[in-house]
Amino acid sequence: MARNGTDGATVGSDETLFAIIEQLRERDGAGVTELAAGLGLAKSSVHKHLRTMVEHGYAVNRDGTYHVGLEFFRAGEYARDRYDIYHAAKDPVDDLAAETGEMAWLIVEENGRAMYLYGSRGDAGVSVEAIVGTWRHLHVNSGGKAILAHLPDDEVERILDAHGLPARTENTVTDRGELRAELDRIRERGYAVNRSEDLHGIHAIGAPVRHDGAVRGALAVAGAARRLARDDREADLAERLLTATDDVEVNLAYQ
Amino acid sequence: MARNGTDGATVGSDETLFAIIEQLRERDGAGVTELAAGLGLAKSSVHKHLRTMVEHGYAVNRDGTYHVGLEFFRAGEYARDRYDIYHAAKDPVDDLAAETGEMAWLIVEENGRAMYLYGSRGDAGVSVEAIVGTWRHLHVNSGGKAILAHLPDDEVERILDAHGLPARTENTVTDRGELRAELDRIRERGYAVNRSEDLHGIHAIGAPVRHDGAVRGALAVAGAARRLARDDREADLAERLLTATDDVEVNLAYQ
DNA sequence: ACTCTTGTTCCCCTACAGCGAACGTGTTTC
DNA sequence: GAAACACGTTCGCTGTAGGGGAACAAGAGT
Repeated sequence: MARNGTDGATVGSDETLFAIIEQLRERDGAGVTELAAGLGLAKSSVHKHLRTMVEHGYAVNRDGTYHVGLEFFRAGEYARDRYDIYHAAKDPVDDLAAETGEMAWLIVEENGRAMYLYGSRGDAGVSVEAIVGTWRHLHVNSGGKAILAHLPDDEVERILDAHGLPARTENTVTDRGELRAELDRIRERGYAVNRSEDLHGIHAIGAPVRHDGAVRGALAVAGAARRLARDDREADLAERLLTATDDVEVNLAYQ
Repeated sequence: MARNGTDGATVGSDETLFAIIEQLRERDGAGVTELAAGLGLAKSSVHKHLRTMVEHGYAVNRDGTYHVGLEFFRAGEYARDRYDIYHAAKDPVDDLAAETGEMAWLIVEENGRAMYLYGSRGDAGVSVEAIVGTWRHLHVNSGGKAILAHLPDDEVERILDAHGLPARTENTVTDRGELRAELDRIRERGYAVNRSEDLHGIHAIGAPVRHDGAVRGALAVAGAARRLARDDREADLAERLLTATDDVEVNLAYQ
């Protein structure tokens, strides 16, 4: 039915569903014909999926175009709230952003990828909203590297096997040996550094949040390379960052 | 395959998928066996769905138990951000909560139901997070009634046909004629009132946000019945509420 | 060492997901 | 203003893959 060849054992209809969602997002809403053409499916098949989704709130038909529905928002809020580190880190991240005047982030790992769970920015601005809720490879940002550095070795290997080390900029670490060496340095130093490895002109430092001997996520401070590159600035930010992660760990300990 | 009898034309596998998500949420994470038993499906079927979901980030396997995945958070953030009223109303809602010291809400309608898109609370507190991202019937809260009052008559009828007028408390309006009369009053008065119709001891007032001649959502102020019941308080809150909706409408007009 | 319970894999079978065509409705075009 | 078009929706048919059951592996508890 679906075009999956040797996936192991997955449900093709589910994959079609996910593909429709993806298309709805990419096209910012679309009609049945457009979706069917884009996915190489029959109009009737797409229609049946959409009807099912609408019935459950996962899609809406607004003025003749289908859109991603707010049931996803409901499920998404639940998925985020499930992380107690989110509740423990919210205030510390806000404080960190206010103190430093830079952007501050909470990052967690799931299925070997990094997700920005929460963000705050000293001088307001909407740019935070564009990042929260997006995936990254763990190796391209400071928070992700901080997490990797404190994950069991075999899990790190599994993650690298599954997702590889694709480059985002010319500074991205793309070599396993190099990455492993850097993870050692991160463990010694206590925090990770990102020098334009994800986005040009953006530097960041990130530190892990640990609880019960396992990494639960990471906090990061990010800002313009020009400002963060100075050594004394890095030391100051690192100091404040580690204080913030301490706060989160305390919050986690006391629920 | 799925047990849907006379649904019209929906995809059974999709419904199974949604049912699994629902179960994962209700049980706060679960194993294959538990899910299969709860849904009356074979373990192998549930497993196949879960594998597909994990592959796409819609589920995670943490320590042997499956959970709702953060891909839902990604899609949910997108679904929320799609509403420009969200961006237009965020600050006004915060201001409204700060000014009044009560809880302030942004509510939108989708598929005939009300969704709390954003909330703010004067004196902090996490209670807001439990409400944001949840559905309500339109007739049980002030924001929903304000929306209903400004929807075309035929659409109101369709919504009532589809969702009915179930009671949440003994104060809920459950009669169509009564509701229609109240919608008239709301249009005259400019705002809607909720007197413990959704939750005992909680009163609220809500006003519509309109743009291009159509309702785009509603703001509401809610608080303890004891405080809000006084007539002078209602007048004061209504004044501030309507100022806030004006602000949102201005923000919408200027993008 | 034994049992019990779990997640996972394998394979068969038939229900249904996907298709194509037909239908209805609204919009554009000349 | 009617004809051509494009769209969403509905309707049966058909072959494939979704679901079931059993077997397997891997821990956990006794």
